[in-house]
Amino acid sequence: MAEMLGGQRMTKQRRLVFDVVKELSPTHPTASTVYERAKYLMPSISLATVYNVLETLTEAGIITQVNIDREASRFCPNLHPHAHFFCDQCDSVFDVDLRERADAAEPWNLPNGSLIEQMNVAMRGICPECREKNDATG
Amino acid sequence: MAEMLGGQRMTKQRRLVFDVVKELSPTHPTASTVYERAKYLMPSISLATVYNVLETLTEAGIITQVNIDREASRFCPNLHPHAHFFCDQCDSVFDVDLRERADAAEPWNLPNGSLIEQMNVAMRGICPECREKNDATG
DNA sequence: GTGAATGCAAAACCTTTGCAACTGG
DNA sequence: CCAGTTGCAAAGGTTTTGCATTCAC
Repeated sequence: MAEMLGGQRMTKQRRLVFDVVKELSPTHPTASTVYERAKYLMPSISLATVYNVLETLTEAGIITQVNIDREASRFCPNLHPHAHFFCDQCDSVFDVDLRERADAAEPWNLPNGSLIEQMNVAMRGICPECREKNDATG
Repeated sequence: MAEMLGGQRMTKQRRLVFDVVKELSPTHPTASTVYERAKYLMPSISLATVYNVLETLTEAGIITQVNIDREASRFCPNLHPHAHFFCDQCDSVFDVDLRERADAAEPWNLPNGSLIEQMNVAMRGICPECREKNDATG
């Protein structure tokens, strides 16, 4: 990971925050969730440092910051092009992969000459697990 | 518009905020931009009311709340399915329409059985105008 | 050793809330 | 009339910032 930081210092805190994001990646943790877990492992770490490190890692392209509506940002170490699906019922977040050879911009009628540098796709709805649960109960 | 509010009261403030959002729609105004303009037209209006009304209108489906990263929400009266393009250079926001008969979810490999209720697509990059400017100067 | 990174607390920012006063139907 | 809406001010949650201290290189 050191080399991925592009010359910046490798501190205990940076390694720790990165490890925690990886460990918690299935839940797409927020900064404060990362902080809780990091603090358990390193009681002296501060919330500001967690924010700083998350920003550093995001800028280095090692993790991705995921925003949905105005909720707290979540962080994920999945670097493949992917979208996020938020289940309104169980509040969990899933990665949604781009299909093979698909172009995320294809359905959109972009003005000629625009240069897309980043694309952010988030969906809200009900996940398969919750729908099954609903069918069983309802 | 009264009927679109579904039985709720039509107040001066609601009409005003809606008119301002429509007036400023090319710029995709934030709540505080709407507030500034609304306050100019009705000095007694409060920021909380602007927020309340924007929420009411959003819930009524008359306007859409647009979120990009952690920036302040923007509001737009365009009800067609569309995405947003944010130019990193001139900071403006453009609507991007869905192509005829296109499906925004098509490029994405959604797990079987998910039910999408809402989809949010935002792009960042350089708009055609800025690219032209850059080519001329650079 | 020295500049970069940390920890702390305070501030910034956008947004929501509680409540008394007002008003639209 | 009176429930729904407003205006105000205060609080909320997330994120950023300033600065003295510590640490990686």
